[in-house]
Amino acid sequence: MNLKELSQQLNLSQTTVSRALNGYPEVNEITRRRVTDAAAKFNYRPNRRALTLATGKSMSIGHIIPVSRRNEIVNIVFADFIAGAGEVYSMNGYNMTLSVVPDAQEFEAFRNAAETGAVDGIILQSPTRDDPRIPHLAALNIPFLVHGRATAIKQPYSWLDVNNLRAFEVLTGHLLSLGHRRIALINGQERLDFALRRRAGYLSALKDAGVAADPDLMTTGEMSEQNGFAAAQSMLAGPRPPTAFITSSVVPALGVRRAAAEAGLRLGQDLSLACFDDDISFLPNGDARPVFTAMRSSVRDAGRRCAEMLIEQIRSPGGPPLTELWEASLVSGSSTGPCPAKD
Amino acid sequence: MNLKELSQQLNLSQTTVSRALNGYPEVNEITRRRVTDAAAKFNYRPNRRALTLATGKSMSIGHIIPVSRRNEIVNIVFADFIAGAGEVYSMNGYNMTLSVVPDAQEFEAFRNAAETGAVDGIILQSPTRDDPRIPHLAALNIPFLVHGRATAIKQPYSWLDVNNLRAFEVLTGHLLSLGHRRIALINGQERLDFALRRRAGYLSALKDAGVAADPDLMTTGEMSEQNGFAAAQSMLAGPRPPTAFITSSVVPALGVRRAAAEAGLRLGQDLSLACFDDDISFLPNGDARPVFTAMRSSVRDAGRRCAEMLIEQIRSPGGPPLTELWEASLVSGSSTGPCPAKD
DNA sequence: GAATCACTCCAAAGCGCTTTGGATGGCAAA
DNA sequence: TTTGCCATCCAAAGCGCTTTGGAGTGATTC
Repeated sequence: MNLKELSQQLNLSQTTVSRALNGYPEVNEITRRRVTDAAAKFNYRPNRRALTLATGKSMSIGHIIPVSRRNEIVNIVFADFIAGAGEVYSMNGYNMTLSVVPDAQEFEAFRNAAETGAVDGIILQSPTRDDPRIPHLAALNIPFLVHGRATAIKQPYSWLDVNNLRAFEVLTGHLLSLGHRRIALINGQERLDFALRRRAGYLSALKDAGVAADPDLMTTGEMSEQNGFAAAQSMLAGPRPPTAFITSSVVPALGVRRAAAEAGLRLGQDLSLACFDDDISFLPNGDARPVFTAMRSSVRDAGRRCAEMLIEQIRSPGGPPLTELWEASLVSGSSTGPCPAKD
Repeated sequence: MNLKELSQQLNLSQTTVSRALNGYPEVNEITRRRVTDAAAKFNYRPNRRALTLATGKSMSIGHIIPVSRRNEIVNIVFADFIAGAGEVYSMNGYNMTLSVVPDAQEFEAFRNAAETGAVDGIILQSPTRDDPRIPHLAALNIPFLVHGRATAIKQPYSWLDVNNLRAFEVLTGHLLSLGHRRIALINGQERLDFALRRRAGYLSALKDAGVAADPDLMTTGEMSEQNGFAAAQSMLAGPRPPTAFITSSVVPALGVRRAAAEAGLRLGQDLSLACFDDDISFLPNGDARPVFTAMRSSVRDAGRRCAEMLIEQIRSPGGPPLTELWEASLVSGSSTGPCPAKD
């Protein structure tokens, strides 16, 4: 049943029916009642394709996830971020349009999404330091919001980010205050901006404490369990093993825990382990009694807020860029403890 | 730049330009060349909203993920499934429309997606035993495909599933052949069909071996690390602890591993652990040297195939339901070993 | 020379909605 | 009685594309 048929049933014009349904004032309340009743009875729903054509708005937000041959790993936080953002979209009448494209075609995907009018706004994730996608999106003249930041990009744009530098400063400082001096960093891929900021925070804390950074204790790569395991195992087998580890996520922390177990080291006693905790739903770190000492910031909440901010921008275009910096909070678990006495 | 403007630039009708661009034969090759060149030059892309209205197809597939207050956990396999399916969609010109809705509104969301013409097909995940969403979708008269099956639903529908019963029969049989008799099952939520089939497979293997099932060794719940840990910890502390565990995913297996470590048990020696492995990208179990003995089946491949099957159905409507049953394969890791001698 | 045909192209009618710019009628104000 | 003004409704023009049903032009056939 479409608008035309419905209006014929009611002996009214399409105009009046449309207005009645959309709450315009210039329609008699009795008529409106008749219309809404009939709409319910005939189970009428406006055709979305026609609606978006007529209004010029697609009422959907684009998320583009690049997939490459070498980088087959789906971002760990992806699912929870999507769940958070999607929730807000639904509440506001928006859909989420997700495109999975080979990373070589990512630019083209952005162009397409923007210029075919398929989406009203775009969320960009995991920016690199000087992410070329940001100026590209800006040039496309479509509202967009970056989850994270790109340090080297000076032009203003909207973003929401966690204070990663500060978070890793705090975490490193925490371990330093427990007496640790050989603290390893198992970082995410350092082509990504957040990983760079995290390293900067780590280095800054070491420097403040007068501890020289050891390149052998710093590694970077995908945030997988196996990477965490491999990195920890090789460092622990080295000549001067670390007494503490910091990882970029709970997932590689699990790998470090495995390496510790295999080496016969007890966490929180023989070895300390701390991480960043995105509060991923299926890997909860525990509230009352956290497993890992961590800097926590919910990526799901971030998804929600990103969606809100982007919708705000779409609704009132021409406004200034919106930015928000979140502080992560330290949760202390049983995986850290004082540095054991010299062997 | 839209079609009208482009055709004016070329001194051609919209018809001819449209046909030239869409590869229809009734246009001179020289003209076609002129058109495609101009389209490239002016960077013309057909407006997607107009295109979908005119063709009557939305060129997008709906995925609906229900979110409830009590069930806050995003499905572990969600991200990889989406990545697989999305890849195939892009290759075929489809978009993925993702709606995150409170589970109470899920039916309404399906109705809406179908009756507003927002999507051309729908993917349904995690069906329960007699999932009411299946007849509901069938009644909506829109192509849909179920990832998984609903045992109690007899009407034909399209699905792709892993042979979960067989997989858990094999896995349980494997542990039995290693001499284990007290084998614990840490299952997923048994309102979901796949979990029921898995338990059936587990029970069937025990029965074949003449081993009585012990209710104290069977648990069910969310597939989180903490659930795995808690279940294993409590069973290990019981009067007659299991010598082997089977979990529904790698994630709870990580929890069991933690419980084992805390109890001072070495995996593969003091305790055996096997699981189902969805081959999740950030939790790789290892190819050459798997960590966990497991029944493996890639959920990403499943996503790809589900997308292909659904697109096939959309393209040739009226065909018979498509079904596909996959067998998981046993990979043997270092987490299992012969049952230790009686204590 | 007329008829046929293949090849190119086009005007116009949708697709199903929103929105513009009136039209109509009744009633209060002048 | 006339004017003006609400309150209510409607016809028709978009939105930007695809597709239908020709129409025109040469070349070919008889």
